[in-house]
Amino acid sequence: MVEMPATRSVVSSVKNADLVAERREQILRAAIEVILMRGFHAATSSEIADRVGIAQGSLYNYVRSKGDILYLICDEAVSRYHDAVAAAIEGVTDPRQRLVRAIRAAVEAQVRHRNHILIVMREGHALDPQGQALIRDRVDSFFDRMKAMVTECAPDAVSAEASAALLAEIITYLPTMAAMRRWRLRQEIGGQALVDSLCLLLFRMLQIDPDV
Amino acid sequence: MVEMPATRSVVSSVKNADLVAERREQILRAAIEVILMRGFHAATSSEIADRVGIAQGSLYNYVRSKGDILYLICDEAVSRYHDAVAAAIEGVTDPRQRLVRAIRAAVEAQVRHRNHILIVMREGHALDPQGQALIRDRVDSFFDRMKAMVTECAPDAVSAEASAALLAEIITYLPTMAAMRRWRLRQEIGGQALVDSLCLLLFRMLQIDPDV
Amino acid sequence: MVEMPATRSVVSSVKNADLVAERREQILRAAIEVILMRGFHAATSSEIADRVGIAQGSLYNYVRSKGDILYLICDEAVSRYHDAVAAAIEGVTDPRQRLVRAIRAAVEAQVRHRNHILIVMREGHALDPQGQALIRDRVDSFFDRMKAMVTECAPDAVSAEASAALLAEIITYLPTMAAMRRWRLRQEIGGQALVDSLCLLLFRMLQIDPDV
Amino acid sequence: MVEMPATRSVVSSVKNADLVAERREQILRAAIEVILMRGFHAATSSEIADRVGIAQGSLYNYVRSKGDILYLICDEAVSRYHDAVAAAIEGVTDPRQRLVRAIRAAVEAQVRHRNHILIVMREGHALDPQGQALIRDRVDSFFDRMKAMVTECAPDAVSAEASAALLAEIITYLPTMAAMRRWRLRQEIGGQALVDSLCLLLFRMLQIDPDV
DNA sequence: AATGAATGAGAATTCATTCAT
DNA sequence: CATGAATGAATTCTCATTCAT
Repeated sequence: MVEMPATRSVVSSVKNADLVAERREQILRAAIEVILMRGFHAATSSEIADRVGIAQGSLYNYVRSKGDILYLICDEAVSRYHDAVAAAIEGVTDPRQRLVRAIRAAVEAQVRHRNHILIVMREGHALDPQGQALIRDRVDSFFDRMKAMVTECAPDAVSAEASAALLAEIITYLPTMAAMRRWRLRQEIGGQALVDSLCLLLFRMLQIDPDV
Repeated sequence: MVEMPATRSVVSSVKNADLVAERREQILRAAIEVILMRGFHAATSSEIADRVGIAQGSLYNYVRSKGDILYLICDEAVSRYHDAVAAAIEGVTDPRQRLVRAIRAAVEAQVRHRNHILIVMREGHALDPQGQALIRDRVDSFFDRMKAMVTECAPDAVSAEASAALLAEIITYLPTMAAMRRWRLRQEIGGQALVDSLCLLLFRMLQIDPDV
Repeated sequence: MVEMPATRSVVSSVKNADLVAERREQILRAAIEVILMRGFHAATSSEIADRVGIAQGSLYNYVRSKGDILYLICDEAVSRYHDAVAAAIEGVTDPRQRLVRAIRAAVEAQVRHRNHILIVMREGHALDPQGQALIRDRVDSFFDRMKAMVTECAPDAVSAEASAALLAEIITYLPTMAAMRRWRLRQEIGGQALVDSLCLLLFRMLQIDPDV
Repeated sequence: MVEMPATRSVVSSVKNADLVAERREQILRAAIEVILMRGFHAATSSEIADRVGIAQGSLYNYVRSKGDILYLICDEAVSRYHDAVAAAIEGVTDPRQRLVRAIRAAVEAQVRHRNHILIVMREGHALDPQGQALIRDRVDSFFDRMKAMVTECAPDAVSAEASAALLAEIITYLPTMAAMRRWRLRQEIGGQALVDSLCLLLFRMLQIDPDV
């Protein structure tokens, strides 16, 4: 049984759940754009509201504070990432296949959700301490599972110099390149090609042949 | 002939050059600490001045704006990084040896200058557009040289899936892990061991044997 | 013939008079509790509505503004006070007996309606100018009658140092202590005992023997 | 040895102590006027700053929050009241004389510092909990001393109906009339006359002859 | 009649920057 | 050069009130 790290619920004064879901969706999309451009602190609530097409004060019907918006973005990032990997290894029992699929899914998720990832990495420290702890715990739990998978099936790659912990760290860190170096990479290499290359290189590092 | 990217000079109202150098040194050290703790926007000029032990207004005798401080930090980061690598390959003519040494120096520099790197990566977007362009150009120039070295001596690793550009990107990106994951890594693996492991894995990825 | 000070009618959009009366009753009870806890400005319309068990917007079907609620509370306070005293002296013709009964009734009313009195005293200044004038006029009219009663039957107490006006003022002011010092007094002395003591002391001050 | 209740120190970012004292003096005067007119919540920091003749933001160089201003006013009220009474009984050993002087001083202080008293009574509940407790404690300590003086020298007035506690309560409460009914009283009776009358009536209530 | 989402006018507070001393 | 008080623009968040459903 896997212990699931906690999540914080963000309350809203609006009662209609569907409306809350829809508006939050809009708010998150708008906020992501603005935060990417300006950073969290410089992103003003009124610019976000303008983009959504609602009054500035109306934001606060859906969220209690600007910090809640950042938390929701980080939460969504972690959830999407986690879900993608969980789906990829669902039902796969062979350890090697599990690792291969997990890595591929992790890379794909990070490339696809570049925007979310970038915000988590750049602005995560702007979360309140509780939010930071919640997100960190979920990331840690993901990392632990990756480490277990590495230990189980890439024994050749693991050594004093390259512990399973470090390998797992690299597997989860390297693909963030897609987010952090987005402008540079876009010129060099497209989405799917980037995924393939990163996977290839990670497998090389792990001394795994993905096709066997 | 290598075209050197431009640098912006930060003016100060104080004339005495030695004093300016000394005070800026103090200001940068203080600012780095504060920015690491709080992020650039939340770092206040008065907290920085307090740490230096001067009056808040006195900062502005050495720097024109808070943004200048960030620029100076980023500039220092890039310079140190660049200088370390330049020194490492100085006089080495064998292509393979040049690459091996460049990589090792790059990794070492990123591990040693974690703090600077973290600030460049997290807060770089808070630079004014001109500052951003200047820093980006210097990073690009470094990257181009790394790419040239890869092309020259790791032909086996280069292919459609792993272009020299991507490999160079990875060489320069992976070690930023030391900065971005500092708290996690500190528990797992220490400074020199981290350098060794990262080099080892990069060489594996490049299919280079560093010792030959 | 006594000139009765005017009262302001508070309009409501709801037509059904019984419903208006019932809801206003509920709204006033709820508002009194909230205003006592937080003060008028900090009392929010939504907290009041919550307590009543209706929607925030529904308040405005029964009242035109938050200020109306305060006015209604002050109005109720003055009415209850006035009615209690009027009932007590109804049909009593002996001047001394009228004064004794009026004082006792006034003290009792202020002790019983502590909550209303506290709100009038603390928050009365938050009424709009017209509301303030209306309430003040009604209090003045009550005061004038008390002054007349004092003049008529406590001539010994009246002198240059203690005019009838001042005595009437004290008679109406001293019992507000029950409201303003409620937390302190509650520990020292209970409801009826407080009434008795205050009356006793007021009679002493007026040099009246209530039992003759 | 009398245990003195604690006081909270309000910090300011300005270092020059004389300037802080001068500006705070101005700020308190301005704030008292505005709060008397509008109540604490409706009194805006910019109206206060305007009256002082400084920028709104400059207020915050002398005070950390609007609440601090209210605290300083209440603190000043209590201090002045306390000091006036302490000075009046300083060196007086005869119990009756002490009580007589204490009462006269208390009445005078409340009449003189009407404005402060009004604010304490009306807006005291807007203090933060800690501030409220501090002020309350100081008032309580004053009250306790008054009660002790009553017990010691007005045994005739003390009985089941009129405990020393209640008498002390009245002695401290009745003169607040000068603040709460200021507009009414101003028409009827002037400053010194009001003091004399209130004292006279309090002595009557205590069945003390002040001149013996 | 009831609802409750939307509004938008404030209000407090923060802080980079200036400049007189 | 150093200081630090003054500034004022900017920003988040609140809440009474409205009005379409």
